Amino acid sequence: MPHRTIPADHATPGFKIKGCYTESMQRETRQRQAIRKAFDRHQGPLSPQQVLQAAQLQAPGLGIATVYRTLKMLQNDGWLCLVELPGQPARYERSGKRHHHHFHCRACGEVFEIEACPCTMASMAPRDFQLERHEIVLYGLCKWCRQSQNSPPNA
Amino acid sequence: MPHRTIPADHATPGFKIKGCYTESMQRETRQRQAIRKAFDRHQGPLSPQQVLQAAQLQAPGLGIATVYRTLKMLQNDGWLCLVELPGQPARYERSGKRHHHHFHCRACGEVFEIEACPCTMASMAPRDFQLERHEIVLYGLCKWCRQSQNSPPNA
DNA sequence: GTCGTTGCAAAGCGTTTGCAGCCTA
DNA sequence: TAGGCTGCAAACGCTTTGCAACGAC
Repeated sequence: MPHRTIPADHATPGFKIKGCYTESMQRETRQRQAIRKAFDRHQGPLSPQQVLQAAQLQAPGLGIATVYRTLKMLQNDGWLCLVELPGQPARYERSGKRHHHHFHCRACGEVFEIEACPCTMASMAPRDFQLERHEIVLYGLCKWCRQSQNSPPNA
Repeated sequence: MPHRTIPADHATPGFKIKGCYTESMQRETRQRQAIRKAFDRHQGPLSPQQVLQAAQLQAPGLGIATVYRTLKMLQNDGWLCLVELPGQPARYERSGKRHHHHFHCRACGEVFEIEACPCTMASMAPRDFQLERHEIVLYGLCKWCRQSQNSPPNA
């Protein structure tokens, strides 16, 4: 593995300089700018396909392979977190958020963050099992789809 | 769609006669017997691959396509329930169980059922969102892997 | 004997990888 | 200009589907 000189200000993962690069990304490209901007503009987690669509507006010709590669790099660098929901493709969200869960709207498919958490999970684990973490996913209708079953919030 | 005459005793999904067939399955084969038996012998949810391995012991030559087809049929007939965990392949478990959640052991990969549930989810949903159901997944070590990090419970 | 069921192989689909050419630094 | 980055296409792993042969009834 080649040694890489990383500018001092870039040595800490999770930072951002001039909207620029992270630990393992050495060049700034319009594709990467577009992908990062997609997350800056969106609150909840995004799937690779959603990222592709959003980023293609700013970087026409962007390929899905680049999206997957960039998402994985941003995750390794700690800029993104992997969000996996049952039966769904992997999504990613900005890291650094505090402990939270997700609400999945069955109408528009959008995933929302939920701050609340009944952190009393410890008693749920079977006897002698060692509980390390937990995931909670709520399902139903978001308030926009509840009003009109057709129009998603901001898609 | 062709009309099918279903014996009176078979008209209700979820039943079982002589270890036999369900609504949309019209013939009893050793492959299907083997697949059903795999679930009778196992408590928690099983993945298609796990079902294949277990059922092949009783039905050598069994193909994965048959497993997928049969699982889907048993699900449609209400004999099995789909269990989806984040980032995991779909699993199936016997239906008719009461509300429960799952514990996923990170060492052996086994999934266990959990009866407990802090059914206070309603307050977690954001304002104006309509909550319909929830999923909770616990992660950690099962008691067998906790004792010896190597040997899974009964694999 | 009929036709529901099976196993094989091919097709789908989302994700990853190899590679030649492009473009940032 | 060097070599990191990109898009394309092929490869991949899991799941589904088409089809001829098999076998339950």
